[in-house]
Amino acid sequence: MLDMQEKIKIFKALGNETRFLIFKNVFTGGYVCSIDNKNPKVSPHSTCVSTIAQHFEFSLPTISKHLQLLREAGIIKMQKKSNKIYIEPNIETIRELGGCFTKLVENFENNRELFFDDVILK
Amino acid sequence: MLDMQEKIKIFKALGNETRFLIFKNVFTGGYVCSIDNKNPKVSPHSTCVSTIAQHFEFSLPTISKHLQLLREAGIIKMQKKSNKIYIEPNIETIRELGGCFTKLVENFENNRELFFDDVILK
DNA sequence: AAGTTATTTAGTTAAATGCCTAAATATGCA
DNA sequence: TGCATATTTAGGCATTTAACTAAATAACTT
Repeated sequence: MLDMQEKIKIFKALGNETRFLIFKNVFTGGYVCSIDNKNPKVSPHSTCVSTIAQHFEFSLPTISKHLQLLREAGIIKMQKKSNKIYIEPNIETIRELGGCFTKLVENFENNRELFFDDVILK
Repeated sequence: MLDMQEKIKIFKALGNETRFLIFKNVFTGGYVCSIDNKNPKVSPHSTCVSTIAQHFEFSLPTISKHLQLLREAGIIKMQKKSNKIYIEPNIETIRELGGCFTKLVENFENNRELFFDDVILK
């Protein structure tokens, strides 16, 4: 279960255009790692730092820092293989966060019904 | 439909502890407006700026600024009645955002299945 | 071992954020 | 009209964020 500080960290991470775009592309398979071009059937959801950086005008260290932040927020996973780092979506976190929103909306509707029960009956 | 900039604005708004707490309390009925104490059956989801400010150690202008940001992000609604401003949750925005997460997770699972279809068949 | 590739760390800088106090505005009430 | 209440605006200041370049680290390749 995500606690408040974890949720805030996720929102902070996604509240920046560059990181939001990385998030979007990592989760929808928008990046293809040049290394994986030879063997494209690895995963549509796997890429490496420099491949992501190629999609931006920012320097590599800047993108690297953004990726660290996304990882610390639990949005992506990073796995070192030889001298490259593979980035993958962490679907669990997003599923959980989505569940929080769904639950919030459900509870809200229920509360509203309960609260205005007698008003409706009038 | 929320566009990218609108989503980023929402995440920016919720990526701050004070605003997150306001959001949480506004949506779960955590605030009771002192004015509404006499007539408590107004709504559990309605309050005013100074009531919210009482829950924090920050100054009124600071809370006012946070509320403006939450409103600009479409998270809350503010309605002036006489000389007070009533704050209410904007459930539509949260429902939409929740829907985006749900859809993202669904698409992700579908993609994964599609992509690894032949791998699974082996 | 030396060079190449991939990534991170360190240090600097400009802009944005989040807070404050004081003053302004807007409405209500006597 | 004049005082009280509710909220916002303005201006200032400290901290954080997001970018950069240069240098360091780590692992592969010849």
